[in-house]
Amino acid sequence: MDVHLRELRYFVAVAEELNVTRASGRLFVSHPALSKQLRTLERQLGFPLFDRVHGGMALTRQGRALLPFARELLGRWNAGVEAARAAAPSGTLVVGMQTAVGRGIQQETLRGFRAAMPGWELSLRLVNWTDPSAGLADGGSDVAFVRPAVAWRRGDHRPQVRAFLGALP
Amino acid sequence: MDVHLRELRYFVAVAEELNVTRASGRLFVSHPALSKQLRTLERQLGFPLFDRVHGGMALTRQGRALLPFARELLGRWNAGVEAARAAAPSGTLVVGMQTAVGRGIQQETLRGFRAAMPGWELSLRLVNWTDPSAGLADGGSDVAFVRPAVAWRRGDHRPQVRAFLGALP
DNA sequence: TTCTATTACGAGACTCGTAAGGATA
DNA sequence: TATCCTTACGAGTCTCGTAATAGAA
Repeated sequence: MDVHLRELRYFVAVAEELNVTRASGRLFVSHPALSKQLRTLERQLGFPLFDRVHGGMALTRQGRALLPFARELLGRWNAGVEAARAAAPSGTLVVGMQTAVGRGIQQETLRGFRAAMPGWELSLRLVNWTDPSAGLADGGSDVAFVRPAVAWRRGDHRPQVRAFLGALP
Repeated sequence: MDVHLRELRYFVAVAEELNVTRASGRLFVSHPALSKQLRTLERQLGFPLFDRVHGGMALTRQGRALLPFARELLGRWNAGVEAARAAAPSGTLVVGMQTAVGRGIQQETLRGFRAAMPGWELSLRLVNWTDPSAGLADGGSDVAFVRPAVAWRRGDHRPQVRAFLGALP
C-alpha cells in the first residue's frame, strides 16, 4: 500500500486543476503519463479519486477525503528533509547537483577537495531539477553544478567553497 | 526530491534494528536490496542517515532528525487511506486482492455481479501481501481473493456478498 | 571462521513520451 | 471540429534476488 510521493504530487495537482491536460503542463509530464499514474493510484487504493466528467475531472467523496492528507504528507516530508539537513554537523560542504556529473570529474574533484581541506566532508545532494538554482536559493547547497557551468552563492568566500572551486579540473 | 513511502519503511526498520540483515528479514526483502535502497535514499538526500560501524549501523544526527518525520508520514498515510475508504458511498462491495486475479475471472465476475446487483459497485482493492487476510481483518474489504480459495467474513450474509459469491465461475 | 555491509549482474516491473483512439459538446 | 481523457507501444530506469566481495573481531 506504499505510494510514491510523486503520485501524491500528481494527485494534488489534478485535484487543483480538475483537468489532466493542464495539470500535466504544470508538472512537466505528458498527459498520458499523468493519466496512467492516476489510474494506478486509484487501482492500488481500490476506490476512485475522480469522476471523469465532460471537460475534465471531479473529485469523488473519497478523493476529497484523501486530498488534505496528500497535501500534509508532501509538506511534512519537505519539513523533515529541511530539519535533517539543518542537523548536519558543521565541516560539510554541500554540493547540489541537478543531475549526475561525469564520474571522472566527480572523483577527481573529491580527491582534490580532500587534499586541500582535511577534516572537511563533501556532501553530494541530488536536487529536484525543477529548482534551477540546484538548492542554492534555499541555502540547502553551498555550491552547485548547474548547466552550463559551476555556480556558487554570490559573495561566498568561505574557505571550503574556495577549496572546492580550486579543486575543479 | 520525492521518495517512495517504501523507502521510508525501510529506513525506519533499519533505524529500529540497527542491523541491515535483521531488518531485511522483517521486511521480507534480501539484505542487498535493502542496503541498496538505503544508499539510494542517502544519495538523493545528500547526507548520510547511518554510520557504518562494526556489527551494524548507527544513526547519524541527520538520521535521528529525519526518523520521526518518516514515522509520521507512514502513519498519516495509513490514516488518510482509512479516512478516504470510510468516505466511500454506500452501495459498494470492496474486494480485496493480494495479487491480480486472472483477467478472465475478474471480467466475468464483474459482469455477473452487475447483472445480479444493479445499482451496486465493485471496488477492487489491491492489498499489501503481508496481510494474509487481504483486508478482511481490518474490515477494509468485504470479501477477498486469498490463496487457495475465496474467503469472506464469517457470518456475513449481506446480499451483495452473496451475489458476488454466486457470480463466481 | 563468523558476523557484518556492499557490489555485480541479470530478470521483471515501472515510468515515461509519442502516437493513436474514443467520447462529448 | 475542438477538447478532453485513455490506450498502445517501445525505450530507459528502477527494484529485486542470487552470488560474489570485503572488512572487522
